[in-house]
Amino acid sequence: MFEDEPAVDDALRALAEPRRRAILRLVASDELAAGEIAAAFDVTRTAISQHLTVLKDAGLVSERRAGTRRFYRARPEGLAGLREFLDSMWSDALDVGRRLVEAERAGDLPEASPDVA
Amino acid sequence: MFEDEPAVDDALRALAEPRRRAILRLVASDELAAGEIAAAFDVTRTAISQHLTVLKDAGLVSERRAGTRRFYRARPEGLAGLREFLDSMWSDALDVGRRLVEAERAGDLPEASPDVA
DNA sequence: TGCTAACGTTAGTGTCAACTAACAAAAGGA
DNA sequence: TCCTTTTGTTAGTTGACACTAACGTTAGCA
Repeated sequence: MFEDEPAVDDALRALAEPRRRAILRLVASDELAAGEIAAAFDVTRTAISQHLTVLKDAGLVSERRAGTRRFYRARPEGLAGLREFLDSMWSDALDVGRRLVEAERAGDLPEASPDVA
Repeated sequence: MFEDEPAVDDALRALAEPRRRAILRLVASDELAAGEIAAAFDVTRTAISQHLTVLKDAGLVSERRAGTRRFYRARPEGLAGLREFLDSMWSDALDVGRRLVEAERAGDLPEASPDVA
């Protein structure tokens, strides 16, 4: 009834964690190995590895293996769905603003009571 | 070194919850009272009230009081910071993509295998 | 006043997720 | 083969948060 695509849900849950956003910013400008990413933080490599798994499962980063090393990089397509989600919300909210202006102009804004699905 | 504005953090944490996104969609197209919003879900009014508080604190909805009732509406400005965040991330990631294309053209990309789970 | 309706707030519970420590796996060099 | 490097995985703990039930608050009416 009110669910959205799993991709949006996964991406938002992944981005809700500040450390994962920091990781994403790190690999947005450069491709880095797991160890290099971990070195930028004060937590253990284990924690970073788990964060990278979450980001990968959410489609926000890609993984490239080279020997024992794994390089990670931000995946622009992963953010696309999120942008669409925000844009639709944005335009709906703007429509409401426009409607309110019209209603105000008509002097008819006592109490909105539209039926809820 | 890696923090972002509290507004972005609050907004993302608020949107990470599926029910709060549903509420936001509900008040994006119409202004609704707390009770009307609660009636659209199977949880108690208490839970909805707490969700509304989170959304309000995150700047994602506005509150209008009329008698004992409180009307809520999506706040487009609340999504603005989030859009900027996503856009900056997006452009950075695209820069990387462009850089990779250049590297490929220079014949210097031996084993690119960016598979996404 | 007394009563009711519409909400918010607090206390308490259960679940999920972020973290650490210890272990396992895979690749490469001596 | 042995050892090191790089990384992922599992078990277990702790803190955050979504939820319910009970109570408090404010507005309107007889």
